Amino acid sequence: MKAAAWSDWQPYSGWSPSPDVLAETLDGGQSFGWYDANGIWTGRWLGHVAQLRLHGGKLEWRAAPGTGEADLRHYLGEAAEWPTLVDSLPWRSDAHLAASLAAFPNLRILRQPFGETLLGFLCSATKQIVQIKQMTKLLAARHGAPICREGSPTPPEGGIGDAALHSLPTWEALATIPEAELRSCLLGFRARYIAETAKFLARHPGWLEETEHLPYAAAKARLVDLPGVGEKVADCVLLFGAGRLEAFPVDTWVLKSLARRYGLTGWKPAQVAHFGRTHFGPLAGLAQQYLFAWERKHGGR
DNA sequence: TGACAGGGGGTGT
DNA sequence: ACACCCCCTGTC
Repeated sequence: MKAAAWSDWQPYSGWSPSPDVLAETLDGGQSFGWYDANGIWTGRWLGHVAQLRLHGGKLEWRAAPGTGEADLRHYLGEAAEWPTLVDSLPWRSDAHLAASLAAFPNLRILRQPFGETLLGFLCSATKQIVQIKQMTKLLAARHGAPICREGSPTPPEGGIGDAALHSLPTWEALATIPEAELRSCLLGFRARYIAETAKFLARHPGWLEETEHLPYAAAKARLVDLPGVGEKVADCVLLFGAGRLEAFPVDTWVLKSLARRYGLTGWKPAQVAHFGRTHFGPLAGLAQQYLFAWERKHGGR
């Protein structure tokens, strides 16, 4: 049988991130499925695998058989008109926001698969990106389905090994895995959350898809009923996995950012969330991503 | 090269 | 406020 081939490198029109912004978008905490090898980023979602690189300053892509440009564009948040959205943020009256927008031009919010986003952020409690990537990589390698479409999905170069060869396990599959086996994927106390969430989802077919399409408030209310899902995780899932730009996740970075740059020292997460929604408006989640990127880059300074 | 703290992008009680 | 788990990182 003749093996289907990867597509050739092709220009990706409509997005011109710098290397920093590309890295911040793919590997800055929105997603845990992208790996950089010598400037070639390989990512997987559902049964898809694609690569991105900056070549002569231009973004290029190629993909495994079974992954088309439309799949990639959807994943990268193609639908929205980013410049217009970003311009509508209150940067004219907010110097720190203006500086953050200028520091990360063309930063994007991804549009990841809803269920996979939930899984990733159930792993995220008190963990850093590198650790979350380890967990999800192990889950994929041990419990995911091979991504093989009548040919080798192995990228010609810059591969990521098993992480690219296996998709994340579906929630259906996760429901059949004993908690102890999940624990052995470095999940720690998060294993129980994932096991119980998986069982709940197995008892409620269609729950995830319905939740994804509910209005923001109703969707969030449903998500926080899942074990291991609080306000922060729910907002991350809705922002990065459902395109809800009004979701405003408050994690420790955003807490620090708003304390330092907006004088909200000592405020609790719920108070900061209220401030964020009021101050940044209906696209607060988009603003959050810029503040988050700024804070990650500048740390305590 | 290896051991040893310290702390971690949160949730639940 | 503190436990939950245990891996990563920096440091010696």
